Amino acid sequence: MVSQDVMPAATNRGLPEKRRAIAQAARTVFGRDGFSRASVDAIAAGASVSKRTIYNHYTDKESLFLSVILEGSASVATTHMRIAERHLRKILDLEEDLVAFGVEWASSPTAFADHFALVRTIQAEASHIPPVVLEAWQNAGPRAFQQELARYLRAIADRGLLVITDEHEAANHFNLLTFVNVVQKSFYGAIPLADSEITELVTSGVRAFLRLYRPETES
Amino acid sequence: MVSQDVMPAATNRGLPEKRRAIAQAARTVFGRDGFSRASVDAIAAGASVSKRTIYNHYTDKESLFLSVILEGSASVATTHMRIAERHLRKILDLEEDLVAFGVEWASSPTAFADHFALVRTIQAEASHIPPVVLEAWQNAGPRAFQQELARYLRAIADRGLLVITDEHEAANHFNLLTFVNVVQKSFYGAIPLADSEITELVTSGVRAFLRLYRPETES
DNA sequence: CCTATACTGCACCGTCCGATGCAATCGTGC
DNA sequence: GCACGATTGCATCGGACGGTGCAGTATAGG
Repeated sequence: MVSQDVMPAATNRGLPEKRRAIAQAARTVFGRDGFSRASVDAIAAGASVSKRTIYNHYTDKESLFLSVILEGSASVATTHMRIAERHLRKILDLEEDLVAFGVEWASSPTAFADHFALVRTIQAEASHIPPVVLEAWQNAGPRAFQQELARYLRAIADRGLLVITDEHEAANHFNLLTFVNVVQKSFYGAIPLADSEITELVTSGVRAFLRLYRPETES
Repeated sequence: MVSQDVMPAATNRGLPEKRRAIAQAARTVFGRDGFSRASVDAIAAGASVSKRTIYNHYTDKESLFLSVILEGSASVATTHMRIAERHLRKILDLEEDLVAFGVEWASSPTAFADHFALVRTIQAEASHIPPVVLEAWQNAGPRAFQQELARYLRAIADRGLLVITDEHEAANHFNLLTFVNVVQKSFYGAIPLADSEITELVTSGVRAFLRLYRPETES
C-alpha cells in the first residue's frame, strides 16, 4: 500500500474477458479475506486463470486491489443514483418515498457485500493508503452520491415540501440518520441485519429527518 | 481469527510488568500495521522482550490481539464516562455544554489513536471474528457508553431542558450527529481532522440535535 | 504457413513469519 | 547456596506467499 501513482498502475494488455474474470475473482477473494490475507493464487484459482496471467494484466497485487475497488465504487455509485432517481424524482408521499429510498439505499451494503467488504478493508488500512487514492475513491463514490442527494433534497425543498437552507448539511444529516446508522450496526454488511430491522431503523431516521426539515404545519 | 473461547484465551503466567509492556507494544504495532501485517517479532522488539516470552504469556497472536482490544475498549469507555460526567452532570448552558462534551468525545479517536486503529481492524475483519467476541467488545465499549449517555439525556430531560420520549433513540441520534459524523470523516482518526473542523462539525450536529429535542419555546 | 499476441503450467527464488524447543541465565525466597 | 520460576537468545521447523522465468501451446490475421 505505498504506490504513489494516482491511477491505474495497471498494465492494459491481455484479453478483456480474462481481465474481467480476474477482477471479479479479486473482488470476491479480497472481500472475503481482506487485502493482506488474500492470496494471488486464490484469486487465480477463482478466475480459472494462471497466476502468471494476472501478472500480465496487473503489475502488482496492490494495483489489482486498487483497480477493483475503484471500478466497484463507480458501479455502486451509479446504482445509488438509480435508486435515488426512482424514489426521489417524483414525490407522492414524502415520508413514504424517503423511507423507501432509505431502505433500498441502506440495503446496498448487503447487496454489494463484496464491494463493501473492500471498503471496510480500505478503512482499516486508511493510514497505509496514499491520500491521493483515498481522495479519488471518496470522490468517485460516497461524496459524489451525497452531492446528488443534496440536489434532490434541494429540488424537494423548492417544491415546498421541506425547509432547507443548506442542502449539503441536510444530505449529510439524512445520510447519518439512515444509511450510516444501519451501516454502523451491521458492520458495513458484514453482520447482516434483517430486512425488518433495516426498515425500522430507516423509518425512525426518516422521522427524525422530517422533524428537522418539515415545514411548520400551521394548525 | 477463529478462536471460539469467549475469554481470555491467554495464559496468565509471568511477571505482570512484562505483561503490560507486551500489551502496550502490541497495541502500538497492531494499530500501526493491522492484525495480519503486524509481526510478533516487531511486538517483541517494541516491548524489549524476547519473542519467546510473548508466547509464555499468550497462547496465540490472536489471543494477544483480543486481550489488547478488550482492555483498550474498557479503558476508553471509562474515559468517555469521565468526559460525560464532567460536561453533563451539571448543565449551565445546554448547547455550550453539549458542544464541549461532543468535541471532547469526538476527539478521543485521535487521542486514543492506537486503540481506534484496532477498532478499524476489527471492523474490517468483522466477518472473521467470532460473533461472541464481537458482542463482548460492543457491550464493553460503545454500547455501554451509549447507555450511559441515554441516562444523562434522560436526566436532562427530567429537568425540563429537553423533550425526550425514548432516551435511547435520542442517545443514538446524538451519537450519529456528532461522534459518528466526525469518525466517518476522519476514518476513525486515521486521517486526523483539525480541531477547528471537529468543533465545527460537532456544533452543527448539536444544533440539529437541539432542533430535534428542545422544548417548544412559546413565543 | 508464419508471426505476433496471449495464456498456461510449473518450477523456483527469496522472504517473511508464526510457533516451538532448548540450554543458559537471572533473581527471589527459603 | 539452592531451587524454582521467569526470561532470554538462538536456532529451527514448516508453511505461505509475492513475484519471476521459461518453455510450450493456442488463436487469429495476413
